[in-house]
Amino acid sequence: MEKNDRLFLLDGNSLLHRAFYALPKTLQTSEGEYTNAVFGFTKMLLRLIEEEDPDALAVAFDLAAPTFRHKEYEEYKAQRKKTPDELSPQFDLIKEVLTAFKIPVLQLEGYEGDDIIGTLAQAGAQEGYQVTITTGDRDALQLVTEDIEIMYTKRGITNIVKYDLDKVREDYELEPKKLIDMKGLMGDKSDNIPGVDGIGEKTSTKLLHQFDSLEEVLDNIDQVSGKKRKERLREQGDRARMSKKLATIKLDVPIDYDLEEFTLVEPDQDKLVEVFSKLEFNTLLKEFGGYDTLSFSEDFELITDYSQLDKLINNLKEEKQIGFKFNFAETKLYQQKANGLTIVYNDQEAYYIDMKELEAKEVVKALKDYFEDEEVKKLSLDSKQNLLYLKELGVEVEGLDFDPLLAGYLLRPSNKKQDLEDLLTEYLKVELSEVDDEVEQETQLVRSLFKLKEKLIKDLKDKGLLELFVDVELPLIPVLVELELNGIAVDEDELERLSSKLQEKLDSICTKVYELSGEEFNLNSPKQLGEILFEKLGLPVIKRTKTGYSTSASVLEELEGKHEIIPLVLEYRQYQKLKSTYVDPLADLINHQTDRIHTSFNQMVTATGRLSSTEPNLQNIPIRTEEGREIRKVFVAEEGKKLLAVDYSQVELRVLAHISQDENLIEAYINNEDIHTKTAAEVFGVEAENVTYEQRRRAKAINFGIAYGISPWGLAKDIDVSNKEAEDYIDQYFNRYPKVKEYMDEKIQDAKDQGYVKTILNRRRYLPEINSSNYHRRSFAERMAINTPIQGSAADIMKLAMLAASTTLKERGLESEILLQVHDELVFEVPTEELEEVQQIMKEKMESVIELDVPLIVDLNVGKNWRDMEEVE
DNA sequence: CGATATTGCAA
DNA sequence: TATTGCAATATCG
Repeated sequence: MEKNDRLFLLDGNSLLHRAFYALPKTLQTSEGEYTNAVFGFTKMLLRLIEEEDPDALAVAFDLAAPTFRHKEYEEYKAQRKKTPDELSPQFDLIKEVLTAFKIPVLQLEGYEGDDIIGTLAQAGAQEGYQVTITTGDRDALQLVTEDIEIMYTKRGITNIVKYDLDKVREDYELEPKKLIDMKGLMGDKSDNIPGVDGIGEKTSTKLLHQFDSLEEVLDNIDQVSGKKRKERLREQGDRARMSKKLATIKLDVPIDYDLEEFTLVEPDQDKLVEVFSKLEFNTLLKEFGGYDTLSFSEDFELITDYSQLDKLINNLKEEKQIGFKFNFAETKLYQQKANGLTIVYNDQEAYYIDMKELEAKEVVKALKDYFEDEEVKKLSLDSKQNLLYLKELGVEVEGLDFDPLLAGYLLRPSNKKQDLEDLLTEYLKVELSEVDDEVEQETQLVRSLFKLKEKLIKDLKDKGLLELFVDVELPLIPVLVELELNGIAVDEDELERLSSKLQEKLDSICTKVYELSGEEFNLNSPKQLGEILFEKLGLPVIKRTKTGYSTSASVLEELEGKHEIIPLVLEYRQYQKLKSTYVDPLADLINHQTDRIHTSFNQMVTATGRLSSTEPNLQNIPIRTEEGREIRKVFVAEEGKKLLAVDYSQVELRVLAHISQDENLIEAYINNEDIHTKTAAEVFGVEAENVTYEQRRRAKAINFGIAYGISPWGLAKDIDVSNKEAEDYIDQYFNRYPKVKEYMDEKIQDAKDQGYVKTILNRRRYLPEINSSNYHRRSFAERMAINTPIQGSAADIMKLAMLAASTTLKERGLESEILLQVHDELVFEVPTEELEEVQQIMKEKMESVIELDVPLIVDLNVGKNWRDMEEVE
């Protein structure tokens, strides 16, 4: 050891607790094992090593066994809550991490970590180390000397304060040693150390200025001021002595360690990788070189002329499996451009076709037959984008066989983003080498597809997801490509008319609002509006948000009648929403190559298996209010065609009837009853023919709520009744539909037992928070467990419908096209002469994509635009 | 400029 | 303190 080497001693228990409370419990492995404390501790340890550069380091832990303090005083730490269940197992985990770092773990039966640290700190200081103790426990401050300092984690794990001798003197106005006497006098609530009644921080500090120690105080009680205080010190002197003893950190623990062994050394690489993989600390794994680099050949053949291309195509003839990927320069539809095309065959043989040199049209034409050959299995990355490009150039890919991102989505649908890097690290424990050359990078990506296919297909198979992947999700990609390229025609003039009409209304409302409020302000700012309403106009505050007053529609509605400004604000909000979210952005998204709007359907976003739609989102175009509904007028069918909307009637409730097997619900659907009226009759105990409008409305809300994992509170808010009434309705509902209740309990149990719930097509959703000790998180997971099989199965059914619809239109050689999917509805554009046939065929096909124990029914609506639709049949 | 909060639209 | 999404706007660091 060199002189002044730095020795760090960490209080494992204290720091792990700190990390546990500082980091969200969402940090878990995919199995649901909690890792937040371990992660936080590890990060802190690494930062400590990085920033403080210790020469030696060790971590001390408490053991579960009682210490001498418990023997001394039964009540010691008796009020302490038991370590949370989510934390306990993390003690063993952090010890594994430390072992991998080759950092000594110190623990000794009968002693606390503090005592071990105290003993070793003193020993270290004597041997000439500069000692730093890291802990979240202020007790350690008594150990501070010239050579021993404390790093105290004030809050969380990042806020650290260093206490050296000066700092302690400054903060406590006492020598560190005297902090023990202080504890003896004032006690310590957190450790259940009693001290002397009526003496707190102020008095004990004062006394210890007057006397050198607790003992001196007790020996000279006469000189203490205050009658009551003297009395208590006399009565409770022994208690004080005991308290001091409890608070004293031991400096003579019989622990046998050679400080030389604490010297920081290189970690055990293999063990570190092993433990980080187990804990799924992917960022740390990367940092510690835990991943092998995927070593592919750097070789590839660059194709820059047509003779080389011909040669490649000739070689490909024999190949039944290829990986391909375009290198895109522009992905706007009907203007797509690619810089190149990578093709890999025979597992690793790579070609890059330079499409800056070669004409894209020519390249694609030359490869058309190959891409359209169903016998040739294609692997691609971001297949939808690649297929969009090819289809734009007239090539309809057949034989699409694998996309790692899509497979990854089915394996972990709740992941925030689906990307290749995660898949490589998570499933293959490798990463791609960093390559400067763009082209080489592309070839590496495509090469990796083969490795991923092998592993991911196996995982899909193990989890019963392969059929969903092969029969539904993968074939859906070309269907989504159709929808996106089709787009929907837009009446641009109508859009402009709407925009100026809305602007006029906004201007006039705005003027009136300013008049009423006596000043101009930004009506779009909830903050400014809140100040006007609740401060200037003095309206009652209904609800607050994190940052101020809530001005949401529900709040404003309650204020209606209190001030004439309110209805104006509500009206302003409505028009502002329509204009800024729908009308104006839609105009910008018209593709002038096609004069249509082409949304993008994302297949890998939702946790339940639904699609989502962006740029623009065509799945949330207004319909409920007349003003909002106007927007739908701009979505039109071309000349000579009609829009046909086919929607599944109450598909989610039918799914619920099927999976819950509730006889009452099934029977209602089999008998084609009005389900909301039926529910009203059941819940309110009246005959179906006597159900009032209001009762039916409420029953409808109950039926919706059920599918979401209803709470009395939520229902009460929705239909404006008391919590008690809402609770009664729900009870009565479960009474009449008992299997629905059973279904809910079962799904929650499934999630607890298996960690996930499933849909009709076996789609999974993992719900690790189902076991959370946090009520909110747990309840949320429970509602997901209830809702996901319902919403997800409905999504499954719709995906089957899309496949069936697409296939049927092709088989029949019809010109009709699918334009949109809105969760339970498909919108088609149909030449008038095909209308009859398409209506009839879609009804038949969509109602029979799957056989449930209740009938599936679709309703058909036809119109010239998406607003003025009329029901047919 | 990016992240976050609030608000509100759909199924 | 009801499920799943996307997006506009304001505001803050």
